[in-house]
Amino acid sequence: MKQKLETLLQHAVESLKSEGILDQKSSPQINIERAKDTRHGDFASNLAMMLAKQAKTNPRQLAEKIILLLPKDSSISKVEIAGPGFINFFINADAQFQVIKKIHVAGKKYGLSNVGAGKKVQVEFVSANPTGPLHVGHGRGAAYGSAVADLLQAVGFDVSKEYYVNDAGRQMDILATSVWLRYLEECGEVVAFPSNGYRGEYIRDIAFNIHKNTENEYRRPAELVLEDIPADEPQGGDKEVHIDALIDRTKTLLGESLYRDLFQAGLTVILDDIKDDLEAFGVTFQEWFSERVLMEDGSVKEAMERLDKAGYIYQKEGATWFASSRLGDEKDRVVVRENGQTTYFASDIAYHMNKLDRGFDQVINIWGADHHGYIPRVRAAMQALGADDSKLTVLLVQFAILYRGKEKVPMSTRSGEFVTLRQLRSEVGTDAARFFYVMRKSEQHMDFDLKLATSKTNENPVFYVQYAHARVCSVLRQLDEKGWERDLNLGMENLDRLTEDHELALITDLSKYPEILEKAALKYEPHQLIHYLRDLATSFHTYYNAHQFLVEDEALRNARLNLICAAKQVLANGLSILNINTPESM
RNA sequence: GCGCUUGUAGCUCAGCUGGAUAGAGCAUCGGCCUUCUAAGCCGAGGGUCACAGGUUCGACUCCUGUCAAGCGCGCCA
Repeated sequence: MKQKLETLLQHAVESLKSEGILDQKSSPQINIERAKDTRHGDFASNLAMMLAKQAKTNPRQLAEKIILLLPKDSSISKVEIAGPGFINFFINADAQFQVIKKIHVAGKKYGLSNVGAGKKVQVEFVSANPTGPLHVGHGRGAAYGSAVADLLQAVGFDVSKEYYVNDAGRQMDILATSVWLRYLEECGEVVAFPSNGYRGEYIRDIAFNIHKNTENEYRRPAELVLEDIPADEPQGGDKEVHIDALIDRTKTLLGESLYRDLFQAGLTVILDDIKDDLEAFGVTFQEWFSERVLMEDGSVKEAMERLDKAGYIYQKEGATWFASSRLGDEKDRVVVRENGQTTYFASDIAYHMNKLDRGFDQVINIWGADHHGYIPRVRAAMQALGADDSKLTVLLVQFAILYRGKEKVPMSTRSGEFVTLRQLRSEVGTDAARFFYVMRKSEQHMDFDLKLATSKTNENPVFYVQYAHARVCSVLRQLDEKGWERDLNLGMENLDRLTEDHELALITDLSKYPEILEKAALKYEPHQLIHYLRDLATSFHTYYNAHQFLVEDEALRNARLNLICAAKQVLANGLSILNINTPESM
């Protein structure tokens, strides 16, 4: 409909040109929008106001002219000038009713489109370090990322979802060391646990299980472990130095092979847990991409060589630097440390190179907002490698600040003090959690009050939308109990019986769905879909309260049934993109 | 200090590429169940859109500045 109006206005503009009112060269942007107020018709355009200056006339006069030049179209019942010069279009009811048939025919596919034209898009999200269970902060990224990916898929992009697994580096060494120290405790060795180690209960569980399966294979005497280790922070030392020494000691005492087994065992348990958790949350990935593989297959080295060839690498103070400041970053960055180890950033350069080499037209990274300072250096690296960095889009998700009532909840993976995504799911339910996370714009700081979210589950808006769906199902059950059959064709033939304001409003809402979906996808704003679904549910609930559907009049009854079934279909389509259940009864 | 993000009703948030009288949920108050699920509906109150300028037919929206909040500015990941 919108497109049709655009074409009509385009014709009018051409006529204006040939009449010499407008310059031949001008090609105005034609804006059509939904009228907010029904008194303003269904669609409105501000074209006359935009062109008034060019045409050297006032907007209302120009609007009159435009309307005269507008080709006739049977689906438009009235065109009006209003306010400062808006052109308001009134769509006739028959044209509006078509959407009900359209929804019936398209079913699950109603609303899908092909604006993405099959372009290959990769969405990388969550990518939490596999050093512990996901917490509620990761939940927001997971819900947002999968919603964005699924929206893009719905409008015709070829989407691949990916999780980047940081299974290399110091954090993982700290994890392996933490597990080993707990393991030693299982064996009965007395070793003070480092303040910088991972203290979560899950570390003990992992250690317990490994111990059970290995007898005392990994056991080493405590004296050997602690010999000449610099003091930890509580004892007046440096916690970083302390933990690094412990890592080295772990590697030495266990030897490479055992250390690697231990490391791998810890990693596997945690990663499997994360996979389970996400799957239960309705989030799946096509690819789990390993950082370690990138390091071991030479990709990181190759990336560094390419940067070097491009002339962006230099040595300083024993380290290797990437001259990112020449490409917009605020300073240069180390890629190989003095001790010979590559940095996380070096892996990331290789990773982004790899992404583009895989042939994606667009690469979307969903990061926590605390990583925003990281964006310029990644872009710099892509440019230095001769890649087109406009293919990279970074979407930032603000961290959710947790409250319990009025008190802030401390969040730290290291201390083990955090609310896990799993806890949240079991407390508020997966549907509510997803809905809640995506309800807000991603850049918006989010106050997540656990007390509120957990104690008032009935007030959660997700139920409101689901309830609308369940109500339609209930009506259909009632129909059955009354011994009536639904007559689809009779209903379609009598759509003109739908004359109530509530019915027309609901129909208008239904016809908006494809536009909303497209906009939400292209702007990466799933919250727009949520808001739409709430509005649609409101239209339905209002209608439900105002009118009876199961009336004696067969023609009217079936027309109404067709309408509410269309509503049910759209609710289901929208919720399924967000991976939220559509219950038949509540 | 520099950079990114944010500032809209008592609270939590929407507000589409600038458009008509700034919206919703929660909370408060008042109504609606002998008819399809009251997890619902109807109504009321509640606003200097942080502040000050600017751009124009028109600004919550764009620009500049100020104030406030969160985050970032490692040879950590």
